[in-house]
Amino acid sequence: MNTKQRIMDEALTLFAEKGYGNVFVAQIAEAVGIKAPSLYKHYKSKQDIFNAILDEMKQRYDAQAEALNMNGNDATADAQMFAGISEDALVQMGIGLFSYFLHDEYAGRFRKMLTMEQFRNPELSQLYTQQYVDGPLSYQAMMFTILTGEAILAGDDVNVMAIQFYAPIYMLLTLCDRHPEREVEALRLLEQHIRQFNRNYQV
Amino acid sequence: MNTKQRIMDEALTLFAEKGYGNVFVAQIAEAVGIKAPSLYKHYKSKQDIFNAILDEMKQRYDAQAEALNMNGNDATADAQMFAGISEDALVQMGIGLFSYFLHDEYAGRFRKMLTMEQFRNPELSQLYTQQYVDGPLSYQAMMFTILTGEAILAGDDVNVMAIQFYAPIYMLLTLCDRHPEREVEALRLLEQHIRQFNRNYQV
DNA sequence: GTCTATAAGAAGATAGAC
DNA sequence: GTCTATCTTCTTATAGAC
Repeated sequence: MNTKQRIMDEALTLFAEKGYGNVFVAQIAEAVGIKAPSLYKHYKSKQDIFNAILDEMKQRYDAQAEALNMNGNDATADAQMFAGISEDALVQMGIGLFSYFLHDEYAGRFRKMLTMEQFRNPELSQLYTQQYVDGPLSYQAMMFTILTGEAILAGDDVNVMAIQFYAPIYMLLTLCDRHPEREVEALRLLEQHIRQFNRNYQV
Repeated sequence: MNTKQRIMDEALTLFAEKGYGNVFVAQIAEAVGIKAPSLYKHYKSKQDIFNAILDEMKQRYDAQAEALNMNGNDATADAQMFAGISEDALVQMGIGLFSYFLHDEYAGRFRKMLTMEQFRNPELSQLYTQQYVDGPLSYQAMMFTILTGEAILAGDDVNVMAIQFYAPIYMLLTLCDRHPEREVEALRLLEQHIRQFNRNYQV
């Protein structure tokens, strides 16, 4: 495997565990199996490694956003996807979102890193908010626009529906980032939440 | 003012801005108006300052938890407090919780610091979860136990009600920690959420 | 309790051989 | 591309005068 890629990968793992400032280039090098000075043949500084991780994550996010129409540009394009959705399908979609966020190897490490670094500069704040708040909310709002439009659910304000649907997912996700052992409990509560949500907005 | 106290205060401000590892004792000293070595007459190490902040915050939390019966021990003690609650009062309580969390000087700085340090060790994870997830959830569950018991609201599962009520507050709070300029928007959405929540659980 | 001077060590980064 | 050796700077902490 490409050494440049492996450096990024091991660095992300370490940054996610300890935070950027508490990781030393020697540790990254050791994880890769080389000595610290060798890193500088691939990246010009420690910050450069961090930036590379950021760039890759932005690329992945954009690719995913495009695939899911999370930009809201082409909101009704996949109306069919939600058109005939049942309570069970809604549960599956919420749990799927949660599980993807929680278990995707790269995404999970990146989220923890960003959680720790989010206050360091405005770009990181923006990125966090886009990926874990505004992005999901606008996607959910789009979904509820379709579901209420098709009279599958009944609600006046799709933005309120979106936050009521998504905020518990978000909170349980960040809970499990701290306490992976509470995943079962979180999943149970999440399912109950979504079933209740569905009842709350029944037509 | 007590120098020992001022060191703790300035250190918390800096830790909340940059994270523990990115703050140097010389910066803390400068903020206090003394030289770095003088700090060591008050605290034996940088970590010792951090621990003192933690201890103070735990004390404050315990005092507040006792005042609000957030332990769930004496759940029905202040039933009267919620007994005749109206929609507007529920809005006030949600917004009050949000605003208190957001604007309390000490609490706000402490939350940001804990957000950055939460993965560093299990004690900090526990503390974060207790203060911002389990504590508020158990308090809200107690409240909804009373409100459903008195038939002011209708719901089968107080834990689901608690997470549906509180998770949006939590998410908007962490959003405003990153983007204080979005407070107005957050407050508007929060109010709409609570009014909708009230309708969802109307008797 | 605060200062100056300084020890002791850690950490990022470079030089140059292989 | 990787290594050893090393530079430079930063950072925590101590010593000891005032």
